Amino acid sequence: MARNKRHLEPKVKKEEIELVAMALLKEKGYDNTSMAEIARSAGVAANTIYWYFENKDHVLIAVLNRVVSHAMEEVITQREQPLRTRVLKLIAQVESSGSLMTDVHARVRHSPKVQAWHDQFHGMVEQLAVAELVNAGVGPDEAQLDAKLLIYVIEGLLAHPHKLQEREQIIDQALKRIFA
Amino acid sequence: MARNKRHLEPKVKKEEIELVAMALLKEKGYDNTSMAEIARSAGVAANTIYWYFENKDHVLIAVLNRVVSHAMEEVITQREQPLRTRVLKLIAQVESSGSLMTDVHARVRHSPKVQAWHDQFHGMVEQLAVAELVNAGVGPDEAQLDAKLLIYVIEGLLAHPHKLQEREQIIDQALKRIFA
DNA sequence: ACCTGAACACCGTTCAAGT
DNA sequence: ACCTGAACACCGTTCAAGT
Repeated sequence: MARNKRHLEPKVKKEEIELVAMALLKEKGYDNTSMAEIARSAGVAANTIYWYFENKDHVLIAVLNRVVSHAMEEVITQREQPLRTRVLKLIAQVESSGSLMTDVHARVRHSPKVQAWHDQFHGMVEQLAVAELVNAGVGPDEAQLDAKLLIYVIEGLLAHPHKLQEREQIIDQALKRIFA
Repeated sequence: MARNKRHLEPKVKKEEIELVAMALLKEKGYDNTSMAEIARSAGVAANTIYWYFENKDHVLIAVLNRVVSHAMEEVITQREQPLRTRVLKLIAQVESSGSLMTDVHARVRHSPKVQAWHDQFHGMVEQLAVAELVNAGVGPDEAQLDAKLLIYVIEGLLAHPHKLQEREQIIDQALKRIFA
């Protein structure tokens, strides 16, 4: 056999795989989503994915890029909101991508590519955070350190389940301490 | 065949498995250490581990308990040191256990037992941190929140590589902001 | 009670072959 | 260029059987 199921959409196939992978990875996480499952959901043979992606981690990275660029769009939308509101919105946003961020941290040790993606992503987020803090009145040299504090607190909130109210309290406390 | 390799030490076997597993998990992480490898290093058949442990996550938990109780002993030793010194020592200590803490976060979603272990551990650490902060002069209601901030910052430092100096700067900044 | 060999289901990945 | 069936090596876990 070896029959192309769809000679119709030649380049949409990759996108389709990414979209399906994104949904599955968000919902069930990296480890609980098999390549076979992604393939089945995309309507291709399991090994077909390997024509488009080097391996499973590269699928992850493609999904991460989608998630991040979508999150960035949302962030831009919120431009005139106060910092507190934006941070909380961002957390809610990232949280909707399930355990993806935890998965990234777990895969960093297995895959240099994921490692590279993570480092670059972290750099970008830090830059944004520094700009935010400077803009809000923190001294430029302190802003660097405070940005890390804020990011780690956000990561902590993402990694551990919290009630909405608790989450707000923690963010408020962090901002209070930074801006005291 | 099915011959006991060692009828000599009947109860030390479990401890031996735990020690071997601890070394391997610290060095190579959860995912990169197979049950077969642990068994081989312990000098038993692969499935023998399942007589002592329900599954791989239970091996993890046994190892975590060893690591934590050892860390606690160290912490007690440092009783009269200033908070800053103790926090830095603690980080260095936990860091020497490799990616174990990241592994815990990754396994939390797969195993309810690991989840339970994590929650209980987090509760204990929070209690300790609150006591530390109150003792250092933070108001009791604020201490609860500040403890979380501090823990998340420490977790962030553990999850991401940092130069020693950078690490100290970040901890100093965190303590500075909390005690301002 | 303690331990084993053999097997099972599953997984990520590869390869030679098809169109 | 794009896709597949079949196979490979590996993994955690189970089971019936041995002492």
